[in-house]
Amino acid sequence: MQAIGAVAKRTGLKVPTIRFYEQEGLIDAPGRTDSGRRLYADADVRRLSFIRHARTLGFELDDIRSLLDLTDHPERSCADADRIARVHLAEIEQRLVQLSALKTELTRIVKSCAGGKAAQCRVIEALADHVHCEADHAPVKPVKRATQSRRAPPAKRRRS
Amino acid sequence: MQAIGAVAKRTGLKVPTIRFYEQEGLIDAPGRTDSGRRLYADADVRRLSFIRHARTLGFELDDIRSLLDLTDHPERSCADADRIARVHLAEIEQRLVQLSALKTELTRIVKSCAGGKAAQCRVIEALADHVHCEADHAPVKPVKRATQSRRAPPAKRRRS
DNA sequence: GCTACATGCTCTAGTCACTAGAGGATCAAG
DNA sequence: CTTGATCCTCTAGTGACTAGAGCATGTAGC
Repeated sequence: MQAIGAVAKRTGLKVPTIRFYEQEGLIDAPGRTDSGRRLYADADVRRLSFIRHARTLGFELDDIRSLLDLTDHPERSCADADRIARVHLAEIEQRLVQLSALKTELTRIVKSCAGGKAAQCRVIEALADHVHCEADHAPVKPVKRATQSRRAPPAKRRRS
Repeated sequence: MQAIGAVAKRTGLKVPTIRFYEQEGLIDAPGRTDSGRRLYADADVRRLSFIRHARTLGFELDDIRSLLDLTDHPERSCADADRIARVHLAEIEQRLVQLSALKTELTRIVKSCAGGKAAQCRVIEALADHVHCEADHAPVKPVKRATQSRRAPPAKRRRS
């Protein structure tokens, strides 16, 4: 039995995230100490690791819910799990194609900048005229973020 | 001068999105008819198209704000625009690498499913044991969604 | 002029998967 | 006994919209 902080360290999740998953019903409410602190068993840790790994792979919580449902009922067919994974893979592949197209256009745009004033800026011009690109970059699906991106803190709004 | 619906059609944006951009200060509040309907000039349409294109390329609204600021001040150096585009390009490239890794692992996982019961399901097993993958897929940055993904409507929550 | 129906308006709340912070209680070590 | 880490609950914020309520206005055909 371990406290939430220890579980966070073992799973790589953050403490509030674990509480959030409990609130979302992805894990059962764990037992508590007399003073009300959560106590987790190894099975809970495994379940949380499962969730974490699936999130790292970009699965949505709803998908993970279904996947967890299957692990709870091992006698069921795994067709659902397979379907979920295949759909997700297809989405990733589509997204890769779109991102490649984006990269191509953005590379072209960036290369064209020779410095100077904004009035002659090719970057801005290219952004303004969609005409220049051959409609090769379609609007793109939102992508489920994965766990723990510990990069730039949210930039404060700057106004002109 | 055109109504918001016509502008939506010309730019490919949705009507509420245009109002949202106005609220966010990305475009000036347009003139109104006597009855209070918005009326847009061609310059507004160009500005909205600029925003749309930049969003399609995955720029965040804050970046777009800076870019628009430059178009409003053509005498300034375009270094900012160049920097923003380069940073964004780097992010896209990083994301591509990560997505490729994800695709690799997910492909491996999906291929291993031979049907049958969940108890033996390789998909679920692979999801449970991060050990199987060589930590080749790092957690991934959230990705700015692009405009107008007209795919699956928000699935209603299903609980087991 | 009348009737539909489309289009417009404002305002509020919901989405997703967390994250941040307030304000307080409890725990372990020295 | 004090200090500092950890824990608790609760609320609100993030980004970029989207959905819906409830109402006003515009337009086309009769």
